[in-house]
Amino acid sequence: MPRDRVRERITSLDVARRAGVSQSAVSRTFTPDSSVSAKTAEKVRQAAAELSYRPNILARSLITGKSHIIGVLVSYLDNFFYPDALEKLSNTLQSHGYHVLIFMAAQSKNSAGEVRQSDNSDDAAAIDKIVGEILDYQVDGIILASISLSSTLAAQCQAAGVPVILFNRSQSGDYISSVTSDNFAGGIKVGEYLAQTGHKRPAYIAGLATASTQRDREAGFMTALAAAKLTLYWRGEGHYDYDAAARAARIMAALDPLPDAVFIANDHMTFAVMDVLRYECGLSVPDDISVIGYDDVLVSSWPAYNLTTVRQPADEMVAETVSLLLKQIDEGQSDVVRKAIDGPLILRGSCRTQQA
Amino acid sequence: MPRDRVRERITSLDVARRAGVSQSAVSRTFTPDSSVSAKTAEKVRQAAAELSYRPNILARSLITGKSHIIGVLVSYLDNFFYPDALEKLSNTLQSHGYHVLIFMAAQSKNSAGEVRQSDNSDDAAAIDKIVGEILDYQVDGIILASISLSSTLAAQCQAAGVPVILFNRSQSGDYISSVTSDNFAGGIKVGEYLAQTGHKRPAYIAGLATASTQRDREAGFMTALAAAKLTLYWRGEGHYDYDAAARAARIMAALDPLPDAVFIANDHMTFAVMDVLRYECGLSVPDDISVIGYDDVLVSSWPAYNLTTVRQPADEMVAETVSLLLKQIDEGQSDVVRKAIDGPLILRGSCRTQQA
DNA sequence: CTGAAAGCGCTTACAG
DNA sequence: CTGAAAGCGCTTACAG
Repeated sequence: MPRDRVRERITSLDVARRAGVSQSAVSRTFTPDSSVSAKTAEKVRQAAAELSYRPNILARSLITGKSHIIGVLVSYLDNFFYPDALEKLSNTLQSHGYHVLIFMAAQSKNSAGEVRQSDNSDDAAAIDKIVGEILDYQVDGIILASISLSSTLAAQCQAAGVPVILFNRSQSGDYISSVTSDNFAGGIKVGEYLAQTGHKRPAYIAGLATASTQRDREAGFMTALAAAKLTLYWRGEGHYDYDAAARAARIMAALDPLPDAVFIANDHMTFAVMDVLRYECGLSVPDDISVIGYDDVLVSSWPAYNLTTVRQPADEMVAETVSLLLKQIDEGQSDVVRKAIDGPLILRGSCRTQQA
Repeated sequence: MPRDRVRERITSLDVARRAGVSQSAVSRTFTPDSSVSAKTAEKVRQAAAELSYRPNILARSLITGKSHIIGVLVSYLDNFFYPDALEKLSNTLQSHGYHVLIFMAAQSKNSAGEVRQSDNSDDAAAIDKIVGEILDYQVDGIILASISLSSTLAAQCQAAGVPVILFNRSQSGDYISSVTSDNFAGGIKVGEYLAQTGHKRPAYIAGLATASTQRDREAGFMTALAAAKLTLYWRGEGHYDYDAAARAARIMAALDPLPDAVFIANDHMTFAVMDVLRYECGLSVPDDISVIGYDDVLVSSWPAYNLTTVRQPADEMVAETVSLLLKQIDEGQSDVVRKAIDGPLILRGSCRTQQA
């Protein structure tokens, strides 16, 4: 028996008594496509309004087996791509009658302020713990933004029959569907463009080593450089972190000669690199060095950065993620899908457009 | 009876049978502070692990009357203050055993791309609808970030016994608790500082007219100017929107003489203003005009903007919001609290620090 | 400490 | 169309 509660809940039985009908009739009134006469429904609605009654969704979920809750696990909210994606994900899901239970995967930094690898066993354990909590809420599906999942847990979700979609990260080993941009193709575009525009000493600043986005973007870039008979002049690591990218930029800026172009694995790091180049080193972008990023977040289009970058088509990625997830929810477990959506290279002012 | 479901749920009864104990014993094993012998608990845990059993939180909530879900309604995620606040809110709540069900209040723009006033009746209706949905999930509490609430709905939450906290917005008419920064004091600090540093022609670019943050910041600013015997040289409106602020900046830049300082109601608009001033008008900040913002979001500290701004202490605001909310949840309805937390003026490079 | 039983607020066959 | 009844997966007095 419940312990004393401060508030009295108004239940369908209260409404039924007031309307002079059965409790079933109340339930039917609030269940679409149920058979109730207009007259009964009207009486019920009237009584419900008088009592400010609202059906208890949790109780309903217990019976229907559907909570209409989607668990979304995100991190890296300081990378503007994610708040934007989250907003779109949430809006799209809402328009389909689902709601988002949000979980933050705090990215851990060590005492030096350095981001740790995300496949670190502590982090993996933390993520598994969080996904466990998500599962406890009887979510109908899970979206993992920029997070990997241990195969143990993936199997557990599978077993529980809860569809999981990886957003902006893919995993080759396990059988989980994913939606990303075509990072390899994006990397190619950058490499080709740099070659076309006559750059000779291309550099690269990498993101988190364990991220598929990082690996694919770099692989595409290197492939295009090779095709153009260019060799990578320098490589640094920024771990998708502003401060780490700034440190890499300082090392790069001390090179003599300077690279004539640098491709940075995402826009968030690119802002750090441009800030260091311009305001610490007094260099001009793109006159002294061309800069290209990846994501095309809102800030990249602002005049302060005016960044040439590969666009990740967030709208399409979100639409695809939601439609895939809802399909898996409706049809039960289906095939593993790995969707990579192509995004254009957006030409702005941070990259020289002609032979020097 | 439930219709056929794809997945078979494993229930406490399944575990009980496997462990050879009663269903109650299983429940007790997963309920902290319940009386189970170590031996029984061990048997149960063993069986539970073998079956990958996890208690159904929804069913538990139905009995305990507590869902441990907090509904959070946010908008303006393009203003970086909000993703940051959301992350902190979610993390803090998670650490207290609560989880966040998120709702996005899409801000509406008209065909000209102009933000509409948020007290517009359509928007108000939309927000009431969303809060209704939040209530349906039997949330234990609601946090409204940068959103107002109709008094009807406020009353309804009150009646349902669901505590509501306004985050970064306050409402004088209704009886809802709120946590904000001390926007009036912040406005004063800006006005005083501008006076101290010898500025003579201060301008102001306002945020959304209906927002309490806008009103309080402007009121504080005007109070300080008056005390310093300064009059406002020019006033524009940016509605807390990047594009609208850019339009205001263009008008301001055409003034002759130019204002020698401009206080802008938040950092998000300030980026637009600085971009227009520097890259469209070829003006220097702060040599031609001093600029001060409000919020101190992460980007403001980046060298590209290096913004002098009033810090909204997000950590303290979040901590206060959560502690207030949890207190109201635990103790039932309590007094209306309006907390305004003081934040410092952060001196950086966008405002001239000496007499011209 | 333990089990049998009542009950949380709903949905949904079932029979009329 | 409508009501009585069973049951979703749990928690919690109650009695031993």
